Amino acid sequence: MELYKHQNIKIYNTLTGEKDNFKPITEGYIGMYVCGPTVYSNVHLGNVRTFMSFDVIFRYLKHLGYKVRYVRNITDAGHLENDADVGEDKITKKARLEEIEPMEVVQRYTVDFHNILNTFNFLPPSIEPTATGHIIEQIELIKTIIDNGFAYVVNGSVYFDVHKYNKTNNYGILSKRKLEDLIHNTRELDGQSDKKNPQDFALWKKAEPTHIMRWPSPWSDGFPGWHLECTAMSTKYLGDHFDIHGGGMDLKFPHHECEIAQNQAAKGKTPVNYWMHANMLELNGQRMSKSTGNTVNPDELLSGNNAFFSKAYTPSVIRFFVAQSSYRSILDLTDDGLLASEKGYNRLMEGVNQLDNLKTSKTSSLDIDSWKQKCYAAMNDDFNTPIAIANLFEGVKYINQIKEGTETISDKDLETFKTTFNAFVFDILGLKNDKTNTASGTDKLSGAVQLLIKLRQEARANKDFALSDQIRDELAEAGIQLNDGREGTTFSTN
RNA sequence: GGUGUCGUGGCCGAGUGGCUAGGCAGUGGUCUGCAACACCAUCUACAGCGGUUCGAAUCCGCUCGACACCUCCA
Repeated sequence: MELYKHQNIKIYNTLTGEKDNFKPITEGYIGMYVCGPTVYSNVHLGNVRTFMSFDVIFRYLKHLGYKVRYVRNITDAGHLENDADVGEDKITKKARLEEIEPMEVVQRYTVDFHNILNTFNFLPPSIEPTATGHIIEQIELIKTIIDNGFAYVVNGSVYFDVHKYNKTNNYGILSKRKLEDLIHNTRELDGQSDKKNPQDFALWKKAEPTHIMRWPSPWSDGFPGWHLECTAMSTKYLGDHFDIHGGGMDLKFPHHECEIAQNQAAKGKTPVNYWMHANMLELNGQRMSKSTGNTVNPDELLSGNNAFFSKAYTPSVIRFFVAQSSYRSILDLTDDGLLASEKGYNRLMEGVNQLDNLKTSKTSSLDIDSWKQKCYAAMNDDFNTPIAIANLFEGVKYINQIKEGTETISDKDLETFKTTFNAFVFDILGLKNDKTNTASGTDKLSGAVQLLIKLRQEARANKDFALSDQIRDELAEAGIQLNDGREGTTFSTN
């Protein structure tokens, strides 16, 4: 199935500031890199939103039949805390605090990260490289940049010469910044004396004696700079020039700007055709921040054990909530928003559950083909999941109309309808059906509940409403919802 | 201070120079012993001011407001 041959995808490209027509470098193949998490603490919810956006993009491109190599790294070498904090990176700092080995911290939070993503039904990336596993590649890259004259060595550390680079290249091409502006607005920080200019950034840092994570290099025992790892890992697995690079909006500058500079300096070419940036997640209208307490962990959101939300929300409801806004918009996480999404999600799943029960007719009164086209058109327009979902709700309307007999559908169209509907809900949006309809189940629970339903029916027939309501209410308390319909009573859990 | 983004109905949240976003809530109905669930129908918009245009919420300018990045952060 090579659906992609019939689809014209447009991607909002930060580099051009426009929705560009998407054309892979090699037809049928896509290389995509997304900056992954730093595993020095529990994964941040905003992180989850960004990766969720790219998960849907990955899923859609795969659905279209592209062979996608999706690389998402794990930053385990640690980022520099800041320039004033020479030699101390986040991972070692945490490790010393807890008196454990740095790689133990890395391991713990990597496992946490994977657990959370599994809970949210993420597809694993094709390759998930770690920074510590690519020290050699990073050292080689630095050598090349030095040889090409764009980096200099001072006291065992190596810095990228931004000013020299900007003479023959455009530093700021992605973030639309001008070096002159940066010069006038860069704050003076302590401990920068090694740099020729404050705008220069570290490619290699010499480790202070207290710094546990260190590797030998031609310049010093030390560790790689934080922009370098992504250049090393992306180009290793995707080539010097690949299709899509994604990440959070806050990585646009300096991180991604520096990646472009490093690649130009080392390989003489721009690394990426399409730069994509997912926007921030806010909590109750304000940015999430640990220092102000305005923050909630993914597991706290899922368990309901937090101060911000009235109840626990399932992974699929949260996924649905995220997909209801554009990945390029700031998304505000609120209890009202999640409650609304939960109901909307339930309505969608109600539709899904009815899909298999639809009766067909000789002809269709509905135009299923054009509905299908609209679903794809939405995703082709810069992965517009809100519009795709709006179309799915139109599909739910169709389902109910067919069920009511006010519209008809042919065998062939129903097949198309079901295939498309399920593909978008499950394969592309990555939702799971939490609202299982066990009305026709044959398990033990179902048998017991069927008996209670039967007893309740008898009570109702005898107008013993006290008993019938007791059965209904106590089952509800046990998490079993009875649904009275024309064709008898069914039940659902959850 | 510099750079950039954005201001849509009760809430969330798409989109667009003229033609329905969608979800939630509300209202009216169908169903029901009552209810819940479900379903159907339906109301409320495009920050303010000025300009371009046959026509702007959509383009331009200004004002006000919000936010992000510039400093670790997805």
